Amino acid sequence: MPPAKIPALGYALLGMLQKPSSGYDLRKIFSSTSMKTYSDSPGAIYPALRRLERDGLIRGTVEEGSGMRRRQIFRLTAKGISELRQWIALPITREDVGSNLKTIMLRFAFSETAMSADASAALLKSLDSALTPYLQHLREQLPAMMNPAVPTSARLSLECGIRSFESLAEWTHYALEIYEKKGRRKIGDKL
Amino acid sequence: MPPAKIPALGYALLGMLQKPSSGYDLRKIFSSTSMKTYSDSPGAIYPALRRLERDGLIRGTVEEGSGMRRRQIFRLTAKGISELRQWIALPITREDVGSNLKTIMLRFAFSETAMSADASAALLKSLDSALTPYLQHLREQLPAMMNPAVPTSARLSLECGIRSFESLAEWTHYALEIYEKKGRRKIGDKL
DNA sequence: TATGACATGTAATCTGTTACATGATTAG
DNA sequence: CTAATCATGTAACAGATTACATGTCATA
Repeated sequence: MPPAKIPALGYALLGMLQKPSSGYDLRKIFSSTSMKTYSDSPGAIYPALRRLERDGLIRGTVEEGSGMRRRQIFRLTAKGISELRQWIALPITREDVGSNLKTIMLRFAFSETAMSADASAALLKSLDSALTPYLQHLREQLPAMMNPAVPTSARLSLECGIRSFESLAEWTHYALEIYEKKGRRKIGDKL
Repeated sequence: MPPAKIPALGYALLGMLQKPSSGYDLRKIFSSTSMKTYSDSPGAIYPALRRLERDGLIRGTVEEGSGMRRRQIFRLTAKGISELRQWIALPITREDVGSNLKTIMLRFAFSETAMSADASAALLKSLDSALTPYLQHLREQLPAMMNPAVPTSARLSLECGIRSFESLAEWTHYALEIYEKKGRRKIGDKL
C-alpha cells in the first residue's frame, strides 16, 4: 500500500479521534465549531471514516451498552497515530501559508496532545520562518496597487491580507513566548 | 433554466472577465496570485469556462490576429454582468464570516469595478454587522479554554482566530473611512 | 402508541485533481 | 531543424453536496 493520500477532512477526523468518538459525535463537533469548513454532512464524514478504517488508521467497535442505541466508536490505531503525527510535523512552506492556513492551524491545535509542547513550539517556529518571506512578497505588491488606475477596493483587499498576516506573525511570537515560559517553569520545577 | 448554482471558481472567473481574457490568461493570473485557491489547473478552468458559456454568462470569440497563436477570448455577457453584481451584493451572514471569508474578500475586490464605490462601502458595512456577533461568539468560547485540562495549543488556536477577526474588524473600519473621505471629496468637487 | 430526535447510512450528481495529449509557434 | 513553450484541451478518478432512506429509542 503506497502512503495513500488523505484529504484534509480525513486528517481532521484523525485529530478529533484522539478522543474515541462515533461518527455522530464527530458530526456534532464539526457542525458546532469552525471545523465545519471540512464538511459536516454525513455523506462526507461516514465515507471518510470508512476509508480511514480501510487504510488501517482507525478501528471501529460497536458499543453494546444496555439500553443504549447502537453506536460505533472509532479509535486511532498505532498506524493512525503515527500518520497523524507525521502530518502535524510536516514542514511549513511559503505556499502553505497562502493556501493552507486553516490546515496549519488545525495541525497546531492537535500538536500538543498528539505530540508535545515542544512539537507545538517547533511548528510555530516553522510557521514564523515561512511567514517572513510571504509577508515580504505581499508588501512588494503594494506599490503597484497605488497606481490610480487600480480600483481602491483591490488595493484595500491586499492591505487586508497584509494586516491579517501581520497579526498572525504577532500571534506566533506571543504563542512562542508562552511556550518558552512553560519550558522555563518546567526546568524551574525540577530544581 | 433555474438560477444554476455557480461554484466559487465560476464567480472568480466571472470577476476576472471584467477584462476580456483567454483561458490561458486566466490560468496565469490565477496561478500567480492568491486566486490559486480557486484552482489553477486547466482541468478545472477550461470546463468551468465552458459551463459559464453554456449558461450564457460569458461568450468566447476566436481571435485571428496574423502571426498569432489561436486564442479564444472570453467576455461577460449582459447576463454574466448581472449575475456577478447580484453575487457581489449578496448579504453577509455570521456563517459567511466563519466559512467564506475568502469569497467575501473576492467579492469586495471586484465590487468597485463591477458596481461602484458605494457598493464597496455597503459591502463593508454588511461585513462589519456580521463580524460583531461572530467575534462575540468566539470570545464567549474563551473561558472554557482556560480550563487547565484543555491543551494550550487549542486555546492559542482560538486566540489566533479572535485576533485575526479583530484585525479584520479594524481593517473594515479603516476601509470604510477611506470610502467616506472619497465621498466627501466628491461632494466638495461639485461645489 | 405516535412523534420526534438519535445514529447511521446510500445514491445521484457535480466538481476538482492529476496526468496526459495535441497542435502551433518561436528560439537557438 | 528540434526543443521549448504557448494555448488548448481530455480522461480517469476521487471526493463533496444534496437529498433521501432506515431503524432505534425516549417521551408525551
